Amino acid sequence: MELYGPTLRKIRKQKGLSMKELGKGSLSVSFLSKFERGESDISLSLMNKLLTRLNISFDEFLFIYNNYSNQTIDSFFNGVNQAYMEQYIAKLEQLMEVEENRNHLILLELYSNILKNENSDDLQLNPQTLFDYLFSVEVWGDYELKLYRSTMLLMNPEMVLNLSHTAFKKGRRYHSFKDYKNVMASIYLNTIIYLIGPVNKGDEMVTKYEEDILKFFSYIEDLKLDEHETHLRINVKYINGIYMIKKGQVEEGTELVNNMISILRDLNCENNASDFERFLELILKGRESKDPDFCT
Amino acid sequence: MELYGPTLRKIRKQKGLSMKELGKGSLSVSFLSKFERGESDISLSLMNKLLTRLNISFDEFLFIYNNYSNQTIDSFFNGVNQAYMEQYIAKLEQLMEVEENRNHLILLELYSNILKNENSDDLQLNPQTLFDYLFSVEVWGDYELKLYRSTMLLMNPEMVLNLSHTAFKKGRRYHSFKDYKNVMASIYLNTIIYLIGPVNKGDEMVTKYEEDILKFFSYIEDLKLDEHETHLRINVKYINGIYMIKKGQVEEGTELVNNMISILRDLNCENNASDFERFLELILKGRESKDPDFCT
DNA sequence: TTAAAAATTCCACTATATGAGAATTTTATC
DNA sequence: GATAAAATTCTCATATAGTGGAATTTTTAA
Repeated sequence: MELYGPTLRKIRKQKGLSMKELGKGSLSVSFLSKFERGESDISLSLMNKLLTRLNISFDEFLFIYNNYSNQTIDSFFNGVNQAYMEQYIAKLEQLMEVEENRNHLILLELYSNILKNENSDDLQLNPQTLFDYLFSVEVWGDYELKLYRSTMLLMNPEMVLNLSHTAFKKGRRYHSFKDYKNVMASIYLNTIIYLIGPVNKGDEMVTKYEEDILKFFSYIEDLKLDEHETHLRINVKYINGIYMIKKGQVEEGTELVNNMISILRDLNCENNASDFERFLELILKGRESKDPDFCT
Repeated sequence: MELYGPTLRKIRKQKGLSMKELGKGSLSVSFLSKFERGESDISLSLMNKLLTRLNISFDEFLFIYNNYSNQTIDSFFNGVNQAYMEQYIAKLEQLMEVEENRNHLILLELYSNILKNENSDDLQLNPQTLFDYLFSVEVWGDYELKLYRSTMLLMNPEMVLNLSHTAFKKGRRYHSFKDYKNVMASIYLNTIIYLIGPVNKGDEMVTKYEEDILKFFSYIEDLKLDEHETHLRINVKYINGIYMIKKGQVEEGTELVNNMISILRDLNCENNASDFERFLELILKGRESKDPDFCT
């Protein structure tokens, strides 16, 4: 049993409430006392009432319980992705222990397999496993959306094409949930990048997938980004510019892209700006020395 | 007792898990069955284990439980503020009933009092009540920060000055919590606007509060905004430009401000852009016809 | 310092959350 | 459509969540 009571007591005191006031209408003072002293667990319903009265969400409560640090899905993904980027196997294995009570450690296992074994074709656990899992889940929640977003790069274009459409269909119910627009927009943008094809290749893929690409742009349109979501707007316009270049509208595309880069510079986002710049250069170089059959 | 079980069952099935798999290591299948059928409540500890295994947060669970709609602090504030802006008393009173189990309806009461009674000086419930509450709470959480953000405009400059410093001090523990940077940045920016003084007034307030204004700019600095937080960056630079104008550096300030406005236009944020533009005009006009003693 | 008031804890009791294993229903396979 | 296997529900026993009220401690105010 976890001892949530003492944390609740702390919060109650910070807000200057007595047990009587807090419990009014939902539970007895005597029980509240017992619970706050860590001598009893509490039912979900009662806890919900208490937190509502305190104007605190469950997530905020757990944030405090964990000494003002987050133990969310996001921090899980951040940890895993960082360890993977840094090729830090020990860290992945450590995470695997810490997070063992999660049901679904596919991602961790997959990453550590990839890091241990360069030849990833004969892994029992390969991107196909992920694909199968994601495909089997009926409604994608926060977890599935973020799981997919952080593993898109491991999959081949056909899988990505398929799963991104699936994300659209199976994730829709979450449209009013917190990170939805952010996650969705980055999924769609990554998909478009994928379908545009490698920088050093010609425009076969753009042609082949043109319809899909336009569809994903329209999905982004449907998100109805708010005016304050400027970061996403910048990214959308940037990718749009890249797409125009690939399609042959080199001048207009380059202008759009450069406009976005200069906006980032104006806002002192130097890292983002130079990433964008570097990618633009690759795209432009790729067009000059067309080498249609070379593909990484 | 709330019936959370059936929702849990729905989620479990969507993810394709059996009760045995879900309960493994934390609770018995027989109890899980009873709970999922809505025939029992469940303890907080057990529910936490279940949700962890399902890779779902409490807030996400409640989102689903409420038919995929949010009942968060944010949506509460949105509703209240909207009703107030639209001067819609009936809506406020309706909200008061719906949300009656929250402990703290100060905001609602205050708003409906203001709307009912133009002469707000002799209200029993006035901004001072809010000030006292906020001042008495030891650690400001999500609720206090957002409560303050949405009521700053009702208070006088001295209260704002005091509470914004308080927000800095008492809100710090939340620095890694979700909306923290956003809320804090808008509090600091609003404070600066406040201290700069009314548009049609001279620069007495800028001079009087110069030290504080610089302090709040440094608080924003301390937030270490990420590169992707472009919206905040735009706002910070904009306010900085306004401040420069008020201080007498009219040319540089105007240039900075116009730069931000044109960025917003480039990103099709027409509403934001014209708001910014309108405010800039007022500021510039205020400088021309200096009328030092007139104050709204 | 002391008495009154408020807040909290303790204790005896009741309601219900939870587990073990048998009985039943559903699913899968041929 | 018969049979085995898997998943779920049911029955009953027990641990513990939760209550009312008396006893104790803490706070407040003179």
